[in-house]
Amino acid sequence: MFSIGELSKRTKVKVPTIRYYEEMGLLVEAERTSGNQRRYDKAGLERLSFIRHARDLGFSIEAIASLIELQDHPDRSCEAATDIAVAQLADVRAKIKRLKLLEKELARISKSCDGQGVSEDCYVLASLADHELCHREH
Amino acid sequence: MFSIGELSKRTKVKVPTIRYYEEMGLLVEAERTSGNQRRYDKAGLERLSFIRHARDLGFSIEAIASLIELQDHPDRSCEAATDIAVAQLADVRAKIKRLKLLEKELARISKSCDGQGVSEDCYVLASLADHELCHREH
DNA sequence: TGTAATGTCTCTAGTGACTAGAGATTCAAG
DNA sequence: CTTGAATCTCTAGTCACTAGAGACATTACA
Repeated sequence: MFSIGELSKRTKVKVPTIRYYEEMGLLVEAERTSGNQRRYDKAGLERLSFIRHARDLGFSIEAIASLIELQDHPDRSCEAATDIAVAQLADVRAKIKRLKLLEKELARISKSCDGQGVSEDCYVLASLADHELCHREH
Repeated sequence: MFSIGELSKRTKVKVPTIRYYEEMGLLVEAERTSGNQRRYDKAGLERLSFIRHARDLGFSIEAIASLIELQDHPDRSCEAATDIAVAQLADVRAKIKRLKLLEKELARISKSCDGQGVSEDCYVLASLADHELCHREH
């Protein structure tokens, strides 16, 4: 049995965030000492590691709640869990696509002032002001 | 001179968002009719277009405020504006990098349940529970 | 000119996923 | 037994909006 601070150290999840997860129902309410402090065991540690890993992968709290729900009721869990992961993957791919377009435009905008040829009016500002200067949609 | 709704239509920025930008100081306070409604002209339209374009490119409100500040004081603006754009570009590239790692892992996790070989325990959940199963850091 | 529909006003509160801080209590070490 | 660190609950703040209530203004049409 260890304290919330210890759990925080082991999982690298900040203390207030752990309490927040408990409030959101991702973690079951922890046992308490006589002095009302939370105490955790291996099960608590594992669940929090699961949550942290999923958060690192960009799953929303809601999606994680669904995954935990599935863990607790393992019938059919594999298909449903895969659905959630696939949706997450699609989301990530969409974000990558969009960011790549932005990268292209930002690279173009940034580069134009890069060399010695400092022009009178700022190309960065002009580019932002006038969408027509973009080479692509976004 | 046109109304906030008209401005919204032309810039595709929602009406409450326009008011929010005004409150945040990105837009100067609009002129008002005798009945207290906001009226805009070409200058207002251009500034809002600028803001929208920058937001689309992921610039924060704060960064946009800096850019606008530079617009209003054009001495040295080009260098400073370029700095902001370059920082934004670095940010976008970092995000892309991270998302690509996530994509790789999510793809691996998602695929494992894909075919006919449905295993007893769910690989998605196991992967999330056990970071050791990851092939890379993230 | 009257009236109805639509637009606009301000204000407050909610979103997601935390983070920060106040003030009180509890724990662990010396 | 005392000190200092950790923990407790609670409220409020972050970012960039979005939603809704209730009141007032404008516009279109008869």
